[in-house]
Amino acid sequence: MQHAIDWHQVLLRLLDRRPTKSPFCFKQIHALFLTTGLALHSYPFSRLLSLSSLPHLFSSLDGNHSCYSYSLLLCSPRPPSAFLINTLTSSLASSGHHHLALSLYSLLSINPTIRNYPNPHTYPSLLKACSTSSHLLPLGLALHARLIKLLFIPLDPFVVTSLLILHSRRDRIDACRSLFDQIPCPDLPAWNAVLSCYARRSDDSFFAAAEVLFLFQELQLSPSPAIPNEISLVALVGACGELATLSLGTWAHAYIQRRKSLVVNRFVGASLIDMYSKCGCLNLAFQVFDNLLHTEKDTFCYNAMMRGLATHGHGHGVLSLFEGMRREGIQPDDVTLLLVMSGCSHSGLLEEGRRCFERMAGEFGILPKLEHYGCLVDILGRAGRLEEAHEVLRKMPVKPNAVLFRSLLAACRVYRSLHFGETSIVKLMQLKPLYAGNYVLLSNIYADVGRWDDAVRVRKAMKERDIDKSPGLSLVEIDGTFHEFSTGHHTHPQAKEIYAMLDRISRRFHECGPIPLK
DNA sequence: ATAGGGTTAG
Repeated sequence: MQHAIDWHQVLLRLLDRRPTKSPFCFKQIHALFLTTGLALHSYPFSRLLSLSSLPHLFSSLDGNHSCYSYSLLLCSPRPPSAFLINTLTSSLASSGHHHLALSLYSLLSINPTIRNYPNPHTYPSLLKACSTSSHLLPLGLALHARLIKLLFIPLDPFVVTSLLILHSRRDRIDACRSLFDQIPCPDLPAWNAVLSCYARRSDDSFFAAAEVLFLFQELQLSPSPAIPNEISLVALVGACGELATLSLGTWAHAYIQRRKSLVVNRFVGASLIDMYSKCGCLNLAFQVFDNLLHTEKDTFCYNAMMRGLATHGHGHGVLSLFEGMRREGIQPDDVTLLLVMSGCSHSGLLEEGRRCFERMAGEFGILPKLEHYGCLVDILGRAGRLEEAHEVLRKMPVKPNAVLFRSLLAACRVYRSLHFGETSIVKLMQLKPLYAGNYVLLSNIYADVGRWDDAVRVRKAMKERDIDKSPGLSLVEIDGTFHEFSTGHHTHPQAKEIYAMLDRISRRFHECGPIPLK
């Protein structure tokens, strides 16, 4: 007996250290588990299982991995308990083996001899696996149906939260909300899930952003001990950016700074940079960027800052930040290169933009996507290289979309030459025959080059097809006051109500006075 | 006793 207890401790220690080295060590320890009988003990065995899917131990490319991971459980000396199955499921799911986790479930959930399986602990990791890859979403719905059938009701907060995430990936915001509303006393992860769900722009970003502000206030007023953390703040700051409300954005920033427990990590940093850029305060965005901890400045943060610079037309700023990024050894991604190119495009940096495109595949190992080709067409077109732009459109390996044709045509208009644009007109009208912008662009082009008959013809066609162009406004006046909220939202069917709500919320945010130091 | 949910643009 003394002997067995020694093994117990020795092996658990081993498990803490050795298996991180190689699959061979891990298998040796598994063998020892079997020979010493330790595999009969639930706790040590669960430690073995939860380590069994570590990516650096067994890569997903290793064809034997699934067999091995399964054999640990299914060939163990005893039939597996619900606890052990759940351990392996979460281990598989959290290391990206989504299909394996799900097939383990489908293999065992129909087996009536396993007591208490499946149970509520089974579902969160499975639902999470379904939420992360779009082709598994239908399976997630099937799991939801199964949960209802099994009547684990009321569903516990873990299950509800993971269901909420699942439905948010399907843009079913109403489903998310009704799930959230059924949690009697939501904890922080539940609050964060619903906040992020609204913050992740769906089809109705204006309303959703207003809802984030509303929910954040509910969270602050809620009797539950949920204290907002970085994740909550990412949602809040994102919503302020979406609405371009600087006053609320700075309120959120002040909240972060005064709460000692909150740190500006890369998530919060990127959201602040984005928010300040969208509010037109590039200097404040830069301040946040500069104050970010060295270790937190990743590709995403650089991209956020570069996006701010690019949209404000600072092409040279984008380029120098890109150089800084390379100096720091931060790997650019496809978005980075797109931002560099779009910065060049808006600042007329023809050569720099073209060079960036040419270096993409070779130097950075990133294949140009449709957007990169679009940017290249834009760069060439703005520089008056209509023939070259046309060549890119003709020869590109990806099928060009309407945006690319419009981009070339816009350049044709600026340079008053339709020579390389005629084929684009045909393509564009085939692709988007109902888009008002196309007709306006076309008739303007014809007018600019003096082809008045064609201009009239286009306008007539637009009228005949009953295509209407909604006017663009930038300042919104409601009941005699101008609102600072971002453009475009006033066309929202509930604009008036939402603005009124935002006003109320905004006032309440500021009425709470100085944010308590905690 | 040991198993489960929350954060990155256009």
